[in-house]
Amino acid sequence: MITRRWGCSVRIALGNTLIDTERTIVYFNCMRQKDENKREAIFTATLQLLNEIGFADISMSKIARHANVSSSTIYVYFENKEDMFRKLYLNVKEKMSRGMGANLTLSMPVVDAHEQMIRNLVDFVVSNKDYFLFLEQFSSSPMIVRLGLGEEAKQMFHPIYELIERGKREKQLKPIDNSLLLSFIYYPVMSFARSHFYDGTKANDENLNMVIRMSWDAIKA
Amino acid sequence: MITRRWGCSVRIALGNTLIDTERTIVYFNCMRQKDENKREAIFTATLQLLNEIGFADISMSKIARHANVSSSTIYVYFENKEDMFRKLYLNVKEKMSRGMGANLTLSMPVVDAHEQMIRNLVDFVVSNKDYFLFLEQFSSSPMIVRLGLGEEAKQMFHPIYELIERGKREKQLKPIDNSLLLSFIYYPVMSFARSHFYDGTKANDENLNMVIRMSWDAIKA
Amino acid sequence: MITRRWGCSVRIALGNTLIDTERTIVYFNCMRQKDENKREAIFTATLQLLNEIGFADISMSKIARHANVSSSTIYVYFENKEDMFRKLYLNVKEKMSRGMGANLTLSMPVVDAHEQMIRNLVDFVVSNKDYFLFLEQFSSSPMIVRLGLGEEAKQMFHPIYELIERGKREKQLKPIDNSLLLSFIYYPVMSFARSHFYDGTKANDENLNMVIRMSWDAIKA
Amino acid sequence: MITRRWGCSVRIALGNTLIDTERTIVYFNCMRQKDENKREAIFTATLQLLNEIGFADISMSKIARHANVSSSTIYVYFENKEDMFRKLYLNVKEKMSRGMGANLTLSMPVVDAHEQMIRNLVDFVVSNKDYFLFLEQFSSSPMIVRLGLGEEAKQMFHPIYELIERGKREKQLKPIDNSLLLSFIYYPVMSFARSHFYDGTKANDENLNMVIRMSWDAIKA
DNA sequence: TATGAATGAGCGTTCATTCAT
DNA sequence: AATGAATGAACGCTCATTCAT
Repeated sequence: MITRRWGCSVRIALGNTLIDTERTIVYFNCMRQKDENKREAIFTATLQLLNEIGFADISMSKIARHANVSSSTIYVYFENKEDMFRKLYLNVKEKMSRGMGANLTLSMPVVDAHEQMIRNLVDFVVSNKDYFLFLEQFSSSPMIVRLGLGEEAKQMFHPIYELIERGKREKQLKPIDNSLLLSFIYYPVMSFARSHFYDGTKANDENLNMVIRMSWDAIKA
Repeated sequence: MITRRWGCSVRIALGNTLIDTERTIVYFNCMRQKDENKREAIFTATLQLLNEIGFADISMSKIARHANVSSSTIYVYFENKEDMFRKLYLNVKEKMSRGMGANLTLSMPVVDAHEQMIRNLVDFVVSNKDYFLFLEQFSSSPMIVRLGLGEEAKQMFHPIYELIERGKREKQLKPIDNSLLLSFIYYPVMSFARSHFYDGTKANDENLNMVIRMSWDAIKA
Repeated sequence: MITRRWGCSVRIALGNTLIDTERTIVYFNCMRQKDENKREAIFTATLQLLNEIGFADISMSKIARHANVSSSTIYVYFENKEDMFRKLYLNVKEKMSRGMGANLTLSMPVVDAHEQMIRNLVDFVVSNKDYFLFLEQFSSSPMIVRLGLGEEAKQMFHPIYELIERGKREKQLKPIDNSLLLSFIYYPVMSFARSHFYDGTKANDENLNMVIRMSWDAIKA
Repeated sequence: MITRRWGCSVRIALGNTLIDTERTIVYFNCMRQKDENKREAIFTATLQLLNEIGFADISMSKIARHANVSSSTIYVYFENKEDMFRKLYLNVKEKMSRGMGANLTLSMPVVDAHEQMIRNLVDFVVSNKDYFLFLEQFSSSPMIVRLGLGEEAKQMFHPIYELIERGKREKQLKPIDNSLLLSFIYYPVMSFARSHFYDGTKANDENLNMVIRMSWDAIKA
């Protein structure tokens, strides 16, 4: 952090002590630093607007207005619109991935780990509506491919894949393609979350237990 | 009969005689009807572009160029951009709905009807990639709500709901919310289709049979 | 021009005569046409602004305002800013080239043709200040190379080169590189024009005769 | 002595002791002077960019990037963009003026002084392409007038004017307007330099001697 | 002295839409 | 019915410049 080097005479206030120097070499760093709050504000504004008006109608100036910054300020933090979307996606994906893998250990029986994972997913999605809606929209847009994020997208499911692989090794799960198993773990939960937000089917305990059971019935060996 | 008035330059064939005029006032009544091919061309161009570049980058002029018509021609067939998207969605939704309900009769055992429906879905989606990608993109965008198509969207699943209701009446399916059952019928199939198009997991017989079985295991009573 | 073909019933007013047709084939052309005045207005505005504020400060919106059109209208007539500058340059260059070659015949003695050419140049430049200033500015900017107009630029001097070649063949001019001769025909005249516009040295008869004589003294064999 | 007050993080070397502080208030008096190298780097970068991309596309940030300084650093050395261009012009003009007047004495015969001057001009221009291109571009732009440099521009020709005046007094040169004589001394040489850089006509001895002779033929009494 | 952060104004261009024919 | 011309508004982005350190 301390990067610049000057020969100066300085007087430094260290608490109550004053130190005077004459022609001493001083290294110091006193540039204005990027404000992490601002980056976050831009992300938040983008998420909210995307979920309100969608990719078709969002714009850099609307985001800036929503985030209470000048639209040129966005370009201090991101190279361009695509770069911002990419970084936002990586950010959200990381959180989602971490969220779905919480409290999972290799020592758990697979059936319990499966239950915990679905609970994690529902927990995360229900308490992060914005992330959920954004991921749904972004994942189904051609942008994800154009930005070269196809591989990144798969990486998000790393915790699920780990579980699946173990389940297959332990003969608890059907010995079939990962993607087929994923189709009956992840996607039904996302559908469940949609129902929670838009239809009457709330994500209550009863329904959640049912989803967990149905998913297990589908994938178990 | 003769109702419109224009200043045009015209050449008229009266029997064998040709009359040329320059900037003459012409009153005429044109019998030409809207060209259904053109409406279709606009739809097709829109679908292709949406799946190529997405909602964020599509525009009326790009659609027009792609459909080989003038951009003002689009306004002969549609009121505005939103109207076009709405009509396109209704069009595709209708086809999808019809596709998934094909060859289904009330006399079939529920388990067979369920199998037929999933086969229908996969058939339709695999042979109509553009419709599938459009529906995924459109369904997860806030536009669907803003255009007042929330109810329309649910209507698409009418054939599935009918099957589900019968299944529950006949005690073949779990007596739970429709949306939960839908989560394990429709969404896994869409996920399966995604894998077919983008990952290695092809929609071959073996995989398809597996999806049918998994779905049934999940929903059966 | 008459391009579209319709089967209509029309009534045409030819002077006082009215012709009625029923289901007759009619070819007609009634699109709005590009307005040549507008293209000219854009050129004129660009020239004036370039000479007032220069390449560094000109902008499409300023040009549009000056030409009394919407800035998007410019894009009906030109592909982009560079295209506009290129077409403007070609337009002006053509006029300049025609101007300097006026009233020149192969039967004139070289010395007379040389005199006529310098008179042409001065005439053209003095009565087309905007063209002159634009050409000076454009010719010395790197844009001319970037737009691939390097060869075009040389073509402008075609009438001079023709004269020079003949002069060398007839042993009236020094048997040296064309560009050296050009340096003592074209450039001094441009310098003379600059003086006329900005310094006291007016382009009167006396001074003009002097320039003609000096140029001839420099180039004659 | 100690005059400025900043909140910085610093590391101070007091003999062998190192003191690190975090966000400490520091009063100091920096002795560093403006770095002449930096001013020069900015000038050089500006010249290069102007000749590469021109006035239309240059910008402070591009200059800064090219000169390897922060764009705010430019404002330490110059008031604003115009000020920078003005100072750059004065700088280059001064060098050009000095270059063309080198090795000229009042005791030389006018004809020799004329020859020397043209050799000076060609020497300077050929070995300072950037200066030459910049002067051509700047001189033909309206900026030179807006920045109030019209008089300065004429001053550049001081060595030529001195020679011309003497030549007229000694009856060696035509008794005509200075600007007319200038038109056959300075401008042909600039045209010659252009040919040297862009066309085939190299500034070799033969051609140079020819230019000197032609110029003299034009201006001699 | 030097610079990264910050910004309102403006850039070149495209937008969705209407007009005139 | 069909379309090229036309446009005000908005786009994504860069500008020249100032601020804070």
